[in-house]
Amino acid sequence: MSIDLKPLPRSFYERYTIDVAKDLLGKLLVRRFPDNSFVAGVIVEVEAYRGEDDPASHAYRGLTPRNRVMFGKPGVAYVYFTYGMYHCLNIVTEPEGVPAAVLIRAVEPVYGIEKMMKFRGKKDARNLTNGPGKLTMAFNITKELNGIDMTKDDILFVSNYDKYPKFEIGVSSRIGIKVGLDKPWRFYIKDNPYVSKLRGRPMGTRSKNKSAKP
DNA sequence: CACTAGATTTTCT
DNA sequence: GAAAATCTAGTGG
Repeated sequence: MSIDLKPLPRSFYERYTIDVAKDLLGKLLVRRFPDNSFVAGVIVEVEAYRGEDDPASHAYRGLTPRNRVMFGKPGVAYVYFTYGMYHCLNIVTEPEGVPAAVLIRAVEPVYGIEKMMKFRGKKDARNLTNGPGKLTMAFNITKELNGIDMTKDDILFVSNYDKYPKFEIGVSSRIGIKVGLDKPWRFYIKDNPYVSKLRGRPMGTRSKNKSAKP
């Protein structure tokens, strides 16, 4: 199986972050390794983070050594380390100088599932890439990839993927933050089983009705 | 099924 | 020194 996939161009990322986030759903995230093998998955859940107007963003309080790539060129990977043991993958958006990025929260495994299982140390396909820390493990994405250019096809990139069926986009507030909860900037493919959590969903999705005793 | 606690270390105040 | 764009195992219903 050969890769005839082409990275999305920089112009795709050089736009309003919310639009980029939504447009990334249904695209294919591809990770290539030095031995020419690769893994890939369909992006099914993302979150948008911006700058001054977004208190939940790493860039809210200005430039620091950690967040500097958010201020740089669009289409570049922003990978950070958190909670003492996990990495998260973002793609920088908006023109250079404007801090913003899209967090990839979950993908649906498509190619190289065996390899993902190896990196994750788990066998359940459903539990391989359904979270930001999990998918970086499955794709072997670490801080070393921070700052790499995702408009090139050699290490990490996103391409169009026409095989995914038509879908509806779900919206909610973002997960795992304490401020900026007023912004509905989490987007996911509705009814896709690889979306990370069932918390942080739009209201009215309660499935249980406990206290129904007379 | 739902919820809680514990892990573990970088980063910025 | 505290918090962090998280995950897992464990408990209780």
